[in-house]
Amino acid sequence: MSNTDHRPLTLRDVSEASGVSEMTVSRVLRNRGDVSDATREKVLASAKELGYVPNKIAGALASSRVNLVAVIIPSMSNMVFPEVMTGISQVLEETDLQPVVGLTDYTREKEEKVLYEMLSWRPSGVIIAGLEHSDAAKAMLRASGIPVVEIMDVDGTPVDSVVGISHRRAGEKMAKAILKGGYQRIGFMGTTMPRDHRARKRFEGFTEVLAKAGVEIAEREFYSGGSALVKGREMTQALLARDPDLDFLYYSNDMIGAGGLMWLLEHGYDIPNQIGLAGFNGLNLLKGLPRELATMDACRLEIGRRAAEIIANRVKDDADQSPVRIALEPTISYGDTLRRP
Amino acid sequence: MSNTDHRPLTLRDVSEASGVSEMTVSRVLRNRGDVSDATREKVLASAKELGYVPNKIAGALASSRVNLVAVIIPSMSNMVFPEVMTGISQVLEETDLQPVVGLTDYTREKEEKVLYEMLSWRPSGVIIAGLEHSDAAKAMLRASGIPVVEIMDVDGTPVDSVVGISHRRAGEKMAKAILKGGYQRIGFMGTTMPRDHRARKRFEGFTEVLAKAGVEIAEREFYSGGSALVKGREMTQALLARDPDLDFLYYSNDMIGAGGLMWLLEHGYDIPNQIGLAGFNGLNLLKGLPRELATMDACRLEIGRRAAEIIANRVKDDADQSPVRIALEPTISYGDTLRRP
DNA sequence: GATCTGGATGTTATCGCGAACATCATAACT
DNA sequence: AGTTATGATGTTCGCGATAACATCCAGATC
Repeated sequence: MSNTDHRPLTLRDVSEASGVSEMTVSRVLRNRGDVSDATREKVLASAKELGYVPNKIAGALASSRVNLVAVIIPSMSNMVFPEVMTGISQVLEETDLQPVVGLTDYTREKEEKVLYEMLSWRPSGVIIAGLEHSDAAKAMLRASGIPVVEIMDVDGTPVDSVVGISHRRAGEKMAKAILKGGYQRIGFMGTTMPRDHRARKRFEGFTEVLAKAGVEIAEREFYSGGSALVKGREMTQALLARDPDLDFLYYSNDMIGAGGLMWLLEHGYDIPNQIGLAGFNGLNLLKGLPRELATMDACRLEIGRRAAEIIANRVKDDADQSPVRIALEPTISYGDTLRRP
Repeated sequence: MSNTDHRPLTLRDVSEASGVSEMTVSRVLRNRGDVSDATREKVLASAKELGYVPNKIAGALASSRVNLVAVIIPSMSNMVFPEVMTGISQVLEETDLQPVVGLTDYTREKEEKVLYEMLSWRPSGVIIAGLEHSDAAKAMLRASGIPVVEIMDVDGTPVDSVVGISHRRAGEKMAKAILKGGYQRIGFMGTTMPRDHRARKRFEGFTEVLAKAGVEIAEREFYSGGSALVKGREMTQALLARDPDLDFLYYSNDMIGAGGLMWLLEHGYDIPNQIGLAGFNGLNLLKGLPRELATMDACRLEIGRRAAEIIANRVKDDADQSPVRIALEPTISYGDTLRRP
């Protein structure tokens, strides 16, 4: 039953235990080729008894097939990527592919390192967040010769395929909705964005639409680190202290938006009339707040699913290898904090 | 610069490009053995120019060394495991080990499948959540011959090493604090717990202490799925409708606790005097609510760190391989919702 | 009965790399 | 000068599996 001496088990052990060749054992364990029922059962019994687990390293080397898909994302602790992962998993679960996650912590250096590390395992495909990568990273992606899908953002030039939303457009759309709601004096709060390209693009789209309507951002505030809920409170208070006449607050994510919302409610603001709010991301987590925050869905689940589908399709033998570009449409949700036109 | 024909690059390509043997290239790329500075630079230049990425599959097979640590956890989307992962990453980052995550979705079948899949890559160690596994899974873990650390929970018999808190004790501790606070009529809300062994253990410890003090849980309510914040509201309302005289509500996690807290505040309850609340987990995410929820820290970061340290130590050549058992002490945090004694 | 067919099995070569050992020069001793 | 260290490199073999081909045998076909 158990492997008492400490030599690792190999196909040979199973083959000896069941009295057939290694090749036949291999065929049984992979369900490939013709094997009689009798031998199959004999082999499976031996394998189970020994507790044999095939060595994919050797298998992958011999077959040059690896059922791994590298997924490279900034972080798992900010609500947005777990949902993307869910989408990816949902789709890959129906194939024999398996996602393997690498985290970049929002830095290019780490992205490069992680990518190198993952490519050295020769995965069948890469799903990677964002369109901004170091030249070296782009070169690696191209040289790898495997399908690459860049996700989240479509505003830029992909290496290969891309699935996402236009964050620029998301910002524009929210700006239009706010203007239509009749708001005029707008404050913005978000992360300091040296590396958050998507937040920057939203901000650019946002300000541009306002500018066209002759409106300028009246006040702004940035943060990094700490509890987003607390930061949302603090920044909201600071902003309103500086300019009590603000009638709208646009937050670059839902968590700080929620913090702001709570602060405003505690201080008796009339929402959405005296002041309106909106965030970004459509965090399901926050359903259940006293008021529902206006937000914009970033199509996270769908992005994950589509990206995985592209990889899954391309891995097939006779597949069309041409790049795909999918731009999903972010949808606005007015909630209780944004006056409808 | 780029690999135009479609043959994958190997050490041989780099060796030919730089005019040295494959072995020397290998040594350069791994920083092992003596290589003259001149050759080193020559090799690195060629490798970079070709865009060569070493094949770890072949490397691992040849050296029977794999720098991967399998981390098997139920889910990434419930706040508790991301922080454990952070702890693991922090520690492994200082070694050459790399975590690879597999998700079980709280089912034994999937756990078994994921474990099999991961072991087939011959990782250097396994970190796996919980002490409850199928017999087959336990057998695999034992037969693997690699260090195994079971995490989160210490109430049970580990396969090898274990790092966690006693959830039973966590429940007991909270019960004592509640009793000392003078609460008498206690309601409980949590997940339906067919598979949530840790929540069950907390509940058992909790009720036992109450029982000794002659107190019984007055009302209880269970949920599964959906937005935890909303569920917390709904269950709280339901519970208080059934028994308006409850003076304490114990929630099996902070999210439903936060939902309950908001509902109570909106309905004008006097907290913590008319009614007290407590959750479980010490979610940093929730800092910034109108009141700070009483909770108990599950030492998630520390658990991750300790588990990773055990693996990292054991991987060393001459390491002590004896099992380790670390029981961390959960600490109570009274917040604003639990009367102090 | 001879030939053919195809299912069931075995044999050999190879995947790309690293461990272990071998080789060769140069420097450092006695 | 002769021996010994040490650094820098190369050679051989094997890791554990799979691809591709080879073999064998029972039944079908003529």
